[in-house]
Amino acid sequence: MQPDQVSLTLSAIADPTRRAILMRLMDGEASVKELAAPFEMSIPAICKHLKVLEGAGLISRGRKAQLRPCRLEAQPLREAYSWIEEFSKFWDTNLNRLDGLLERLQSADPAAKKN
Amino acid sequence: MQPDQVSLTLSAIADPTRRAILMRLMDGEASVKELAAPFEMSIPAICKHLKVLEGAGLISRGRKAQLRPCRLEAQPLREAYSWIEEFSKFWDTNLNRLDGLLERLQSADPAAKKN
DNA sequence: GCTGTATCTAACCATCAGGTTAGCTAACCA
DNA sequence: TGGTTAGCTAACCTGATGGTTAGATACAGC
Repeated sequence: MQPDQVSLTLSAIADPTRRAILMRLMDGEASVKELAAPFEMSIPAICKHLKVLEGAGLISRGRKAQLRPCRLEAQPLREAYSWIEEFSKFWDTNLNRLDGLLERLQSADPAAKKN
Repeated sequence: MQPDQVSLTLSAIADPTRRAILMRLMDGEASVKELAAPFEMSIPAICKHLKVLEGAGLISRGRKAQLRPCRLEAQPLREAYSWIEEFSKFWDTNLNRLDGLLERLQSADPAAKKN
């Protein structure tokens, strides 16, 4: 089975090279060569990363002479973002710990009160 | 080189099985057997997923008789969340397109005005 | 101590991911 | 027309990932 969009997006941005590329594209579109410059990596390797990003819909490609500039398409990130957002109530506080404790105390039989 | 925390978190949640497990753990802690129940997958396979989640710090394990219950630890998600947040200015609007256009028009030499 | 239940580890297998080099194509320029 | 530059594909290699089955371990209860 082919992966859903959220999985596609998340595994695309799970790679630090690809995250760096996306960050770079926030400053505006760039050619493959420009994107490859900061990395000690062959151009074909970068091409593969770009293909993954394009497959996830995170970039789109143009065509300008012999350049094929990349442009950021942040839209798919939105869905991934809101998936993570579900958990935001769990990280600021340790309410989950507290809830769990309360739950255990409530469901505990009297013998458990020793602890 | 070992991957950074953000990469670790993102690749952990890039898998739909592991995302489902985390969702389940929002309702409270659960045993391995309970977590495995919804999936058509062997217990060892689930154990491996749990190990990945634990490695990313997304769950912690307890010990209660022969059970080893899992508990959600959402904290690492926070960092991943704020990484994505950087891009939020790009997805609601198409300002980035507009910016790119303006930029190109401004830096264009007079000959380019034909287009 | 024996039995059943929950969990983990080991070994194995297939597929995927991320990199390489070599070689091709397409566009610009002289 | 030929050279240079940008980018891509193909073939290959290695290590990680995601699954399996079989067997080990730990604990509860009789």
